Amino acid sequence: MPELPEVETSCRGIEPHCIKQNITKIDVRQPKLRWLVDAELSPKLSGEEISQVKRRGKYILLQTSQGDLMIHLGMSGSLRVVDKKVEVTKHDHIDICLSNGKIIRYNDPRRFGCFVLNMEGEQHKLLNKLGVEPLTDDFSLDYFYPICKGRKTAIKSLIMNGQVVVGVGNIYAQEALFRAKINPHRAANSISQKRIVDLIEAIKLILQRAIEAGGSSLKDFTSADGKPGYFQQTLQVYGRAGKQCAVCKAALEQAVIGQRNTVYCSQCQK
DNA sequence: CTAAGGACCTGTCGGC
DNA sequence: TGCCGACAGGTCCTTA
Repeated sequence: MPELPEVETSCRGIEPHCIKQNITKIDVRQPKLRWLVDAELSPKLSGEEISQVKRRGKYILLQTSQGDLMIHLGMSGSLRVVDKKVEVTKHDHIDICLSNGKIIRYNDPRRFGCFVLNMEGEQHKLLNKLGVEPLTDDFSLDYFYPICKGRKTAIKSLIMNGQVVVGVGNIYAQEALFRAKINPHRAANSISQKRIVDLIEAIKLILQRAIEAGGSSLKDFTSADGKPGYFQQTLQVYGRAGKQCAVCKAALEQAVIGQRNTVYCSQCQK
């Protein structure tokens, strides 16, 4: 579910409900996430005002004067804004209760996500090694090309490496490589400068578009009016192994790269 | 330093 | 209908 566009959409969705609100308490029903949730989370943050909702990579940051609550959605996490009376359902692990009566409710079946507190003035280890944001000018040829030159790993693995550039997950990595016509297996150090320019542009475009579409890249997503979401409409290669390439009609191929399934067109992507 | 593989956990789907 | 294995949107950590 959550790639960067979905995380960005989650941030925008919760912000109007929690900005300038005080946290009244945090109910942790299941602390066993990727990292054990601090047993003192609720006492530490109760009474604090949420001054800002920020995003860094795929981390959602709720800023308070004590520090930032860092939320990661992992593979299967999601946040909803609900009223107090709404009943808790399976895998609703954490409630952030707010002074306006709303609850930010975290659901995560696989529990690969996390709730971590980054105390004011500190730089949490989960944040301090993160690469550049793909949608800023920091993700540039000057930054990225030298990194490519120094790595022989598959280009797909490199763009999915969060220490290089954050937020490019398995779906959008495949889509961006297709758009840039680069074979995902290709060694990063074997790609020309000009083609790296194309790749950077493709990553920015694909992510930006997905955000504009509301980050609705869920397999089963259907908008309220019944139209298929971004997922069905726009994805060119992800999940389409064996089907026709939208450009050349050849059958799309499938491979495992860095233990992740990968679909691409061997005719279009060199 | 880089690169590759394992680990964490549950739900769903396809095959028999 | 039921069971079993394979697989799924992420990424940190260990090992080589």
